[in-house]
Amino acid sequence: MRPMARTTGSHSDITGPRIRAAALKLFAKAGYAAVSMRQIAGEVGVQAGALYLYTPDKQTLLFDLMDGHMADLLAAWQAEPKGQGALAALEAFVRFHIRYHLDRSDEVFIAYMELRNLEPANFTAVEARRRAYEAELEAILAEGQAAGAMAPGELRLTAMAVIAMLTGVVTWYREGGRLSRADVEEEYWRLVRGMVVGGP
Amino acid sequence: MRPMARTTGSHSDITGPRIRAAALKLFAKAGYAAVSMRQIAGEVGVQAGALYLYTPDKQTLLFDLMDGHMADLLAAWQAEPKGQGALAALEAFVRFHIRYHLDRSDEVFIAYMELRNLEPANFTAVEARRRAYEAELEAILAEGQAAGAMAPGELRLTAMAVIAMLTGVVTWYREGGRLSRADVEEEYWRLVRGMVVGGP
DNA sequence: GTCTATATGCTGATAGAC
DNA sequence: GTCTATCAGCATATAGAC
Repeated sequence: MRPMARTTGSHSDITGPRIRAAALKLFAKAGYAAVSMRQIAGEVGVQAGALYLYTPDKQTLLFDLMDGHMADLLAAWQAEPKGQGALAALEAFVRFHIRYHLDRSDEVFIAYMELRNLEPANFTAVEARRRAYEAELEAILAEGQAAGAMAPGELRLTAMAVIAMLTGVVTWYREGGRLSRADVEEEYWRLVRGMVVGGP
Repeated sequence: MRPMARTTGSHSDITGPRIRAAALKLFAKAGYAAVSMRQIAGEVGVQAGALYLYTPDKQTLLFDLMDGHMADLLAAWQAEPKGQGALAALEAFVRFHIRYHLDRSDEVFIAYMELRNLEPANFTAVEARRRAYEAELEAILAEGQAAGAMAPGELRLTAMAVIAMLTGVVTWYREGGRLSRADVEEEYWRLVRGMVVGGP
């Protein structure tokens, strides 16, 4: 059996995650460039020097948060039940995207806002995951078009439009407000269906 | 008559705008917090100290760019011909928004990304202009609903969805690519019409 | 594993020469 | 109007005590 948790001393198994959580929170609120390693350390309750036991530098801390988020997003979508047919898959995508993004608004915010603060190699890696996610939606639209269930028009433009529209929910939705999450999912799905099923 | 422009010496009438242009470019590329006053001065070709003849501080430089952009946007929309009826006004809004945003991608980028770097009073001012712009679209949707020409559902949600979707064009559109600006306007208008005219 | 102390350098902003 | 020189402070990251 493992020994009881010590009340003081070693915390290597929890300090790492706490540092990432603090960095996430602060980066989301003030932006990567505006947050100092001292602030992150202060949030965790350690000294600045101690951070470097868990991350080689500030840039890697940012990259780990962003890349981890995108990897989790892709994995979660791939694990999501899709139903039958392209229209059902599109509905699943819309509801999944909203739900996932509302649950992780800090991660989403960073993943969209801090791209320019990634070093080139890190940017490339994160961007590849983003393109993969966008390609998932594009494939659904292509399938729907081929099956005659949708008329989405220009595929990439439509995919980008849908994702931008859905992601925007994090900028205005407030918990406990006029609309419930279920309302929001429903409304957005109605809008997206109108966009891609539509007419002449 | 005014004297001929001097080739050296006083430049007070052009240095101010050049500083704002340099700040705009650098803020858009690297972010407000990551750009130093020395970099801005270097871009203009003056020393850092000289900047303070044209702006009291860095924060005011950011605020002037953001507030000026929002004011210009509102004024340009109010000067735009709207056609007759809510559907024509909606089409005008879509085409105007895309055109204006593609023409000023740096300003747009800053106006959306640097809100959190504004001091509270400045934030309030910029935010008020943004709400006014969003209210313009919301009013069109309300009018269309009242006239029975649209079924936009939840008004504020739909307005936010449309604006997020349209603004997203600056993140993927590249001049000289597969689609012309006219193509993009046309496609987005088709998507928006499907969203708000739609069915059951 | 965390601390204190420190290196090296850059920051926004100002003072005063020219 | 722009320059050089400078202030006071904070940045990231490291070294070494405990």
